[in-house]
Amino acid sequence: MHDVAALARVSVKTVSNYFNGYPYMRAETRARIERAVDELGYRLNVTARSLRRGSTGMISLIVPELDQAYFAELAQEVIDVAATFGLTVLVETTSGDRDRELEALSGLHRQLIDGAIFDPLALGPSDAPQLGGGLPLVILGERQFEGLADHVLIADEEVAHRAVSHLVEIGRRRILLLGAGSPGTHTAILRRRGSEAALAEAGLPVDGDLVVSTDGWTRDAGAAATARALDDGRRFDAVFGFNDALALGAQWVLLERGLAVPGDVAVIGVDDTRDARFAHPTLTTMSPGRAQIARRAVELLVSRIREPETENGFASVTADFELIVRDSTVAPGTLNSTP
Amino acid sequence: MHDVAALARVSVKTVSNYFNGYPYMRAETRARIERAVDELGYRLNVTARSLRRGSTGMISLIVPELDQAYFAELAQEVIDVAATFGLTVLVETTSGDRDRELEALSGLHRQLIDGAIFDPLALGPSDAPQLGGGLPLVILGERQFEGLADHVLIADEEVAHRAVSHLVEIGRRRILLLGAGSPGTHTAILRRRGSEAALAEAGLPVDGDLVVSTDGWTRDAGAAATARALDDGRRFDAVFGFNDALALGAQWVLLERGLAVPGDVAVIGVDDTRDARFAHPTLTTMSPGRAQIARRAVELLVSRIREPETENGFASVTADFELIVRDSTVAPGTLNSTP
DNA sequence: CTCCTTGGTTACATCGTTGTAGTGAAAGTA
DNA sequence: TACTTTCACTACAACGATGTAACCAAGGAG
Repeated sequence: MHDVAALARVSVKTVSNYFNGYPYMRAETRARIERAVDELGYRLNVTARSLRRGSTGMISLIVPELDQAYFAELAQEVIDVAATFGLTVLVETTSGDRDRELEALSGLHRQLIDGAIFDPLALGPSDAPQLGGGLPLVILGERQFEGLADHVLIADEEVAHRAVSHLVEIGRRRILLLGAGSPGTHTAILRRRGSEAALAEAGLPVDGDLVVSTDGWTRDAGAAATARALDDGRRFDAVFGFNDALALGAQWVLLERGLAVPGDVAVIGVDDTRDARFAHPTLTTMSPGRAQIARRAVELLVSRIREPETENGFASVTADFELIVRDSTVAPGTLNSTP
Repeated sequence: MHDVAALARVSVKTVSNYFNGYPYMRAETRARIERAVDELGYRLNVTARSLRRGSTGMISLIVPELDQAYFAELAQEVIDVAATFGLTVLVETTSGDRDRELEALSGLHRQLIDGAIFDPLALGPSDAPQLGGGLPLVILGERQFEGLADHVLIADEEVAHRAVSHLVEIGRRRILLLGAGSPGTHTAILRRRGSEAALAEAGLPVDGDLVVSTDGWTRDAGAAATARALDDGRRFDAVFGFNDALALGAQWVLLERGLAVPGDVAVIGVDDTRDARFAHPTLTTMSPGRAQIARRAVELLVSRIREPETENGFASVTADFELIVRDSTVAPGTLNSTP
């Protein structure tokens, strides 16, 4: 920067001003600096700027795992949106592990970032005190840390309600709630509550045998739990997978056992991942509006970073969702199967 | 750091030495510093260290897209391995776009990183001059920049050869090479060459009708191209998808059209993504040894960063691969279908 | 008994920016 | 005319670490 200043015959500070869009500058000065920058191929040193400013222009996105399609797709969206704000995204994965979630919030990378977008799996409201101490934070998924961070919410109860209602509308009575039992995850509790509300409204009983827990929310887990349910002789005419991975795992097992989807059993998921569109049959799912979630999360985080203490003015926005009907609940050319 | 030094009654430099494992220090001094650090809850400022040292401790992983399972899984591995070296990974996606690949190498993030692991899609040998000018670089996939960067290679020809040989061994004669035609990608050319070599060795003709190009290497593209091939009335008894996504797309279309897999058509892919294990039927695939690739890539990059100019001593390592036979080529309980 | 080495520590300058305070000049106000 | 305001720019000191050179002790070589 000194060299540029020398070549343009101005002070270093003026060059700095040039890069920071300082308005009061003669056009001629600006032009001289521009020429000098070009000639020397100079680039502003981000590290020095970070040191001086005390902020890095980086944010973390903290998610359980990238090899789950939902998170990979979310990460992509967040990276793109952040770029429009001049922010760089550091993707952290935790495997849903408590220690790794805490580490991501307060560990080594803590001082590398200006804020974080966090999709907690293991951490809950009781961990509030350990929440990154003053780190600007946007929580994804559920209102867990009321009054401590901004939230971008998925309307879990409503999403589940809509999914189950759809199954009821096409005439299903015995719905396997896949993922409902996994204790410790708040999302599971809310989606279960929404599901049961929908059943109740339809005048259907909640059968405890059909509330199934899984070991994680992966295809493997969905497949295994569904296989177990079938082996136990539980009978059902629909599966509500609490995410697409679970639903796809279930569908795989159903087909494997010679059951027809949706003929014998209808299947619905949540997330609208790319995989859902390419399953066989294609998977009906609840789309959570991923692009919207990413955009709102980054926007909230940016304004929190800019104004750290808008005293307790923590915001919550809820993303829109949408039912996307595909072949796993209503086969093409099939009459609506409502009696 | 000044505060720590004051509390421990030593100089700042001694505290710095403590953090950098400087060996000549009295145990008693070390203990005093340790106590002071604990008491003040002090953490070394990474930004200042980066400024002073001229290196950031971050590396880029530059891949086409995260929502392709192969890259998501690779990213996860690279992040984990890098962490064992104390390195932070910045994941960049390019959509296989030329400009974005160049931007990732020499753009804004250039000075944020000490090196990059790069899986090029659009860039080829002719772009060598624009290659990040002195940025330590490890290229993934193919030997494209001989003498300019280290490489971790996938034995594309051998992998393809083995895949096609497997299909031939189970008695297939007319094999659709899915992804072969996409011009511009070197991987495609090598895999095609390996495939054709295997056919030639088996005394089988190469039918141009069965060399099919796709619009990208996604499920969508695989499905579309396969559908087109069927519509054109081309006949084949096996599909070699140049990656798992293509193969799964193909398999989906085949089942959709009422063909049996592997009864009528066997399907094989490359990558051994998680999806391959959960396809219906499960997908036979060539495993490229992802963990090994990640480890070697990070190791090469680290040594390149430590010794920037081991004059032209650029290394190439080739990862091991393995054929993983699943139900899409040999149905369980089926006799080996070789005549 | 001096001269050199090795161990343990320190003072200081420096990495490349940007905030603060301040300097002239030109323009607007009383 | 004198006085404030706005404009365009500058000098200097930080931000928090680390490399360099140098220092003082203690022990070994000559």
